[in-house]
Parts: sequence; structure tokens; C-alpha cells
Amino acid sequence: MIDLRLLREDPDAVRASQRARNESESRVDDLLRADEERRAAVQRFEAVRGEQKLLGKQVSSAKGDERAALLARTKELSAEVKAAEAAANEAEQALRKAHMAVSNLVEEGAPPGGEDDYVVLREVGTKPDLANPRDHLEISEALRAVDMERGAKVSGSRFYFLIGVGALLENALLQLAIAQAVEYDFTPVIPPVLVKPESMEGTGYLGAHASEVYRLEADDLFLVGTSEVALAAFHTGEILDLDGPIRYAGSSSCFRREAGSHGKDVRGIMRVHQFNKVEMFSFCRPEEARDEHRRLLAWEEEMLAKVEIPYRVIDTAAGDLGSSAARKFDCEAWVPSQGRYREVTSTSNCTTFQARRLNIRYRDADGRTQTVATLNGTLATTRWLIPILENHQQADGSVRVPKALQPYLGGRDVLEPA
RNA sequence: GGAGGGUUCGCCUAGUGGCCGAUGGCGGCGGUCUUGAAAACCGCUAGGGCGCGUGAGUGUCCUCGUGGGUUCGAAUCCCACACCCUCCGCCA
Repeated sequence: MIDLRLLREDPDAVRASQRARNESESRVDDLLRADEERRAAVQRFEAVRGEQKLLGKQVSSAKGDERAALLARTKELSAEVKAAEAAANEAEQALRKAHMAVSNLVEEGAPPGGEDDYVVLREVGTKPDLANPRDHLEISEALRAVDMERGAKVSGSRFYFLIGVGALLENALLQLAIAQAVEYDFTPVIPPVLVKPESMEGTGYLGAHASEVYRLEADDLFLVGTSEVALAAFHTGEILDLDGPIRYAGSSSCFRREAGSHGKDVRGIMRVHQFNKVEMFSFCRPEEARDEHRRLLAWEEEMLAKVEIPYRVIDTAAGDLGSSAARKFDCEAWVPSQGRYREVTSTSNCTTFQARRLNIRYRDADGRTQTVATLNGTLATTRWLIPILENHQQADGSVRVPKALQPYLGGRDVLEPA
């Protein structure tokens, strides 16, 4: 949710942001109207409620006829208060709905345009010189690392088994990511992967992405698509002591329905219903958020460097940002078999948008409560196995293990076909 | 799954219909005393909405797990739900 004070003071800034996202500007006016209506309704309620309280106090001390007269009036008032309260509640609901419909303000500097209008900030690393690169599925079949067919047999399409060195490699990658996060003072977290509707809603995943989310009907719980959900909701309703950023590294399985992605990335483990991820999450002061965002990106790049994958960094265009994000940087790894870069990390600065919904605050220098900023970024996922396997494949069918991963693979420096 | 007990301002706690937005203690902050510290003593110490004020502030309304109900009036009575604890059953 955006800052309503900012909306009142500078509605044009919000309109401009909506325009940059290619989203409706009329929602801004709807929100302004709802805001005004709510304030009016609240004032009406407070007026009658104030009178009710005043007279109510007199009733207790009044006697005889005076008391009877007071009771007659307060009885009337009682109905008025009830009606006014209902109207105020209704206006509150309407405001909330209108509030939810407006996306976060785009950060200054984000590229204009839509999905294809990202800006490449840099390309890093050297692409391997491979005559006929095999794709990750061929490689992993030779290594007996991934079993797609049995995945489909047991669970359906887009499910898989990681087995043998596949399972070991993923564990190694995730451990490397956690170790790096701990090195930089992140608090490691294993969060619940089933969350209540409020938590899902608070992070904004029940909006445009609702169809992407698994829901457990019988228990009214959702399977998270990322540990970001649980990490963001961790401090719901709290007032944090913020000296510097508070950082968590969540490690969890993630679940996505992948509705509407029929035909896309059907081969291998590029796009699957279940995968693992180590996610960075920061709570900080709004004025620190921009710098923190750059730090998260730097940590993502450090991980990519550790696994020795060529990648590029893109600055997502305004029209392609999620509703909570003010700015988003993705790292895309080079995938030799496809001859192109594919997303392996994503870091978003959600400024105060997400925290306002979750009611997470801190105290400023004057002791006043202010809404915190939240940021998230990927440190490693199952998908990383693709560029790792493909970029480090060797002519003899084996795969070289990057140095940083070797300690987590029992010192192994090469994965040989089984 | 069954049976009980509980949920009050950071923590603990008082509070069974109006004088309660709420007692007391601990902790925290500030002060007095002291060369300094401790002790003692004094004061302050929930959040939010709306209005007024350039501002420090100030007025008012809401919030005693959440949502309803009863009542002129609810922390207090009733109902539903959530969560926590204990016991029983079942089970990784």
C-alpha cells in the first residue's frame, strides 16, 4: 500500500508512477475519493459517539424524570451510533480496496516501458567455448542427477527427482549460499512454507499472482512460492529497533502452480512446481533502502562469481515490475544450450509498500513510528543447477565443479557420468 | 480428535457493567544525591485515526486476542473464531 499522505500532497507523482507502469491512472482518483469519504464517515461517527459517551456518563448520576429523559435520548443515539459506525467501517473497507489497487511508486531511474524494455547494466564473466553444448537435461541424465520421468510418474508434469550427484550438488549450492549469507551477518531462517491468507496477502501475492499459488482448501492455507512471504510476515505488527538493516536468509522449498506457462520451458528443471531457494530479506529505514538494494545485488553477483557462471544484470522496466516493487534488478545466467541468458536471481526494493500492509514499523530519531522498507533478493535456487551443469560441462561428459562448491561436495572437483 | 485452563499497555500483573485507556511491580529513559558508580527518592514510559497549529504541541475518537451480540453504557455479560498451555488419544 502506498503512503496516503504522499497521495494527498502529490497525487500527480502517483499518477506518473501508474503511467510508467502502464496501469490505470483512474485508480489514483478512486483512491483519493475513497480516502475523503472515509474521513467524512469517521468524523460523523466520532461526533455521535462523543455525544453518546457524554450523555452516558450523566445517566449514571441522574435520577427520576431527568434520568428517564436522558435514557430516551441515549436510546435514539444508540441507533445513530450503530449506523454511523457501520458506515465508517464500510468506508474503511472501500478505502482499503482502493488502496490495494494502486501499485508501489516506481523508483526514479527505473527504465520506462514494458517487459522487453529492460536495460542491461553489465555482462560479467566469459562464456565457455563449446562446439555443441549439451543441455542440462542431457548432462544430468548422463550423470543420473535428475529423473524427470519418474517425477512425472509420481507427481505429474513439472515435477522431478534430484538424485545422486544432483541431490548432492543442490545441497552444496544451497549450503554455499547460506554460508555466504551468514558471513555477511544474515540470520539464517528455515520458515514455514504453509502460511495463512493474511500473510500471503500482506506480501502482495494474492493480487495478480493469485493463480500461481497453491491453496490448501481444507485448511485455508497457502503454499509459499518463496520464503519471502514468511520472512516479510515474520515481523508483522511489530515496531523494530533499527540501528542498521535487519537481514534474514530464508531457506525453503518453494511451490508454484505455473498456471498459464503451458509450453514454456517444458524441458528439464527450468520451470517446475517445486524447487528450493535461499532468499535474502532486509528490513531497513526507507532512506537506506536504495543502498541496501545495491548491496543485495552485489551479494547475488558474489554468489554467481563463486559458482563461476557468466551472467548479465538487467534493470527491469517500470511496466514489468511487480505491484510491490519500486525497482528490480535481475541477474541472468548464461545458458549455453539456449544461447541466451536466463533469470536466476531477482532483487526487489519494495520500499514501504509491503511493510505498510504488514504494519511493520521502527522509531525515528524523534521517537515517532515510521514504516520500514523491505527488500528481497535471491541467493541460490534449484534453477542454478542448469547454468552450473551447462557452463562447466566437459567434452568427456563430465562436469567440472567450481572451487567454491568443492568443500560442500566432499572435495570432489569433477562429476563423472555414472 | 477429546477434556479443561488461558489471552490486559516491552515482561509480569490488578481489574465481574458507568468514577477504566485501564492498577501495581520489573525493565527502560530522565532527574536529585555522589569525585564516579551503586542504593535511595522523584518524574516519564502502548498504538492508531481524524481535526487544529508553521512548530513544540493540542483536542477528540478507536483499540484490553479477533469478529459479532446484549445494554442508555462492555476489559467486565453472551456467542463464534484464532492462538497458547495442561491432560488423554493418535502419530512422524
